[in-house]
Amino acid sequence: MHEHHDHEHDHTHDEIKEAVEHLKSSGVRITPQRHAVLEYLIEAEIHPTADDIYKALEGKFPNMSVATVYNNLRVFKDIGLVKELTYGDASSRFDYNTTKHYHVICESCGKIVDFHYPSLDEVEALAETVTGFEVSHHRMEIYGTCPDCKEKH
Amino acid sequence: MHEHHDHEHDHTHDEIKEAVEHLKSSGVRITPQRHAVLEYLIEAEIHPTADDIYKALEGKFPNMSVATVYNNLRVFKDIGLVKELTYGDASSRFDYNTTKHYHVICESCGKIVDFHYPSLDEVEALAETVTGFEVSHHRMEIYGTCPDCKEKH
DNA sequence: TTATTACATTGTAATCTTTATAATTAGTTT
DNA sequence: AAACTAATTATAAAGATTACAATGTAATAA
Repeated sequence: MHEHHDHEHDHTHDEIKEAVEHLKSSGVRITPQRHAVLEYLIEAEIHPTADDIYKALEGKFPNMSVATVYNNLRVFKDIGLVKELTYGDASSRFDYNTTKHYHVICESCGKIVDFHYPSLDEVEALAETVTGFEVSHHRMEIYGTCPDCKEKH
Repeated sequence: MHEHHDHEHDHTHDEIKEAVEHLKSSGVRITPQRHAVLEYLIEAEIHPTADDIYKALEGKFPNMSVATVYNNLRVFKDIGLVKELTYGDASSRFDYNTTKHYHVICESCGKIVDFHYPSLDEVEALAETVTGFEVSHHRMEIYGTCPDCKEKH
């Protein structure tokens, strides 16, 4: 268990370094707050909302403003480091962009699970020819009930 | 042109009748406002926001409240007559549920174009086995630049 | 090193969308 | 028509996000 945890930690450590390089090469200044938001996004198991991030970091940065969280999330989004996931009424969730993956979302408890699937190039290609659009990307999510909620039924 | 227009009109007229039947059989009362919202949804070429609908109908119903629009959209959604499409910061858009289709969205002007494609059952099935979720549905959208915006580039 | 400049952060107010609530009105049923 | 139920209205409230002005901090040039 201990080894596993260390391994995990090393993994995210590398990802953070990589992300910081990405910021640097994009000419984005690396501030303590910015670094903390990024670190939280990478280490978090959940797909946090802006408020989740704000709450998680207010211990370390008692004076940090929500605006800072939003500003930095926008910066990260602009350079393609994170993705914003939007769902109707509730707040947006932010997802650190590692490998390509889709999401399966529990309609009962809101849990979001990653799910790998070869990208839907075919659909994009067809859309391009049929609509005349120049396609840049797509969004796909699957909704259902997670195992935990199924049990509680 | 005239004939074509008439034909279109007949078509939506049938759809409205059908939708009204659906409401009746669901035990939903048909009020003038409700009917107007439904009619607008079916006839509108665009995928309107709640505010679009409100603005479009305030001539006919000077005293109608935004709440009425939202209330009725919720009713329509609950009985499966319309779908809500949510995009990040902006307001939700509402789509009258005819046949199954996906959307292609212009990132430059926001235009939404319908696009038919066989439903992605395969992806749902894989997700089910891999995640243990009981899948109910999915959401898929394609983003890009529409022909008009490409020209203006 | 210091001055200058550019960018980030903070705190707060404002905006925007959506929902909640209570009072009124309209439709249904008996 | 009376009683009951549901829908509408008007308004207030909530919640998420952004705008803005002031302040702070890092990078660059002198």
